[in-house]
Amino acid sequence: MELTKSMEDYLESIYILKKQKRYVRIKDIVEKFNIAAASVTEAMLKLSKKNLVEHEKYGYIDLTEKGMEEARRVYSRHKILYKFLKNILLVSEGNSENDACEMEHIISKESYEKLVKFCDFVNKDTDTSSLLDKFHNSIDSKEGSCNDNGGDKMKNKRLNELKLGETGIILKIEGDKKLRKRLMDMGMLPGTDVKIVKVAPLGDPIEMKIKGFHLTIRKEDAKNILIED
Amino acid sequence: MELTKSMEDYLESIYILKKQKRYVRIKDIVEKFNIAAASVTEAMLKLSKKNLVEHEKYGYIDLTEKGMEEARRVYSRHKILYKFLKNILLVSEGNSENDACEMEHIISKESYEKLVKFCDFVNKDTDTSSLLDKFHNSIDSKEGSCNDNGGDKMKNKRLNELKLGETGIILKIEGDKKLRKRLMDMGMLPGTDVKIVKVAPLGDPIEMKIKGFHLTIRKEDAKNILIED
DNA sequence: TAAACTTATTAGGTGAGCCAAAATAGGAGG
DNA sequence: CCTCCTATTTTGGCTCACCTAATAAGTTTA
Ligand SMILES: [Mn+2]
Ligand SMILES: [Mn+2]
Ligand SMILES: [Mn+2]
Ligand SMILES: [Mn+2]
Repeated sequence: MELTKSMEDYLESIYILKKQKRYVRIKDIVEKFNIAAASVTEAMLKLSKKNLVEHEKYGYIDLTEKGMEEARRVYSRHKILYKFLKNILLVSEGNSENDACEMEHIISKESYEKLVKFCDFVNKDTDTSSLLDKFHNSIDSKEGSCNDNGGDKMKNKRLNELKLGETGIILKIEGDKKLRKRLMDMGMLPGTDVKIVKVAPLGDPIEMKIKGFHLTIRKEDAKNILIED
Repeated sequence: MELTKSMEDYLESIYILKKQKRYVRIKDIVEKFNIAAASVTEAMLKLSKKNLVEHEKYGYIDLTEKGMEEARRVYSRHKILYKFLKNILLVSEGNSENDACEMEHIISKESYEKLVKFCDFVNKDTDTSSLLDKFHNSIDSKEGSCNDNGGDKMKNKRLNELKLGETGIILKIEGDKKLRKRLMDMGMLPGTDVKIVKVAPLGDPIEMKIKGFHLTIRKEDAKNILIED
């Protein structure tokens, strides 16, 4: 059917308002969104034409069967996103609410379903709660970048993994002090842009352009240079 | 500065294209977004005026310092969202990519930062990997609704918790067989809408409207009825 | 070097989603 | 039933982000 974000929000708000007010009118939506009444009237007209709401002039607003269905689809996404942000990531009330109400319109069916499963799992599995606690404790203390050399999945590229012509930004130099100093003396400082300009047959040595000049290093050394991809 | 979604996408795409192509031109962006060339020209003009890109007529496109900064801000959100969807939720490549590139524009700073920490935690903590595996295994087999009575956090409301005038949808009836049968014979089936129309002093009994008629039940029984809020 | 092709720009439009101001309808009280 | 006041609708306008068609610049190619 292809509803726009704003149409979805109107439907959702009517759905929520009806839970509390029995009768929903233009004014209620105006107040909820802090929007001009003219805009709401216009929107209701459009939704009526699409058979999603019933609204007679100067009267009450109601969702049709179809409108109710759409509203519920949107609201279920809102809820799960809110719960994930608020209860798992511990995002503040306000940001959880806002982010959820934006993301609800764009999240794919698959992501939505997987997120439902994830929350479900976290809720049911007893082992998880302690781990979640651990995470929640760590949240305040930890630095958190997801950009250093963590586990298996989600690891950053290393310089030797860049292909010919590719560019990257140096993130971190590893290895022993001596090597680190040598590399850094050559100009390889975190934040610097590099571009691979030549690679020998077996990937060794590697020639790159950095700060305007060319530099050649051994593959073994390149492995110590983390690249922000 | 307030960049629109489309401006952010243009900046991000220029940033990404420059990693592979050194020179970015209108045509590259046209191909990337499958959009009319006129639209891209127009967008570059607007971005130039905002001092985010440099672009002389018929020439190459470059990010300014400011543009680079914005592009990186957007792209870092893209990456973390992608990683979360793809590697933690196991969402397909395509949906992870699309969802990430939509959400990157709307996620709050706080949610972004918490998500980074979360991914970081999952990556670093060894206990988590096994648990994550467990989740990944469960993903195919489980039903998953996040809407039944799970743990402490994220629990659903029960009928007795609805306030006067509020409405809800029956999700599930709990309690022993006999009670369940009795309630369901009265019309309380999952999916049914209920609305609280009267509540006695101490919340007992509760009168509700359901399928057009009124029904009164004891608070003790109402506790067994889960409501989708 | 002029025609042919590719790429980019200009000009003129469209629809979504908002707004302010003016016009109207409905309801409450005299 | 007339008068106010509030809620709603109508009207006309605006910005954003697209589009098509016409034109112009740049690049090959014969
Ligand atoms: Mn929303
Ligand atoms: Mn919402
Ligand atoms: Mn994007
Ligand atoms: Mn993106």
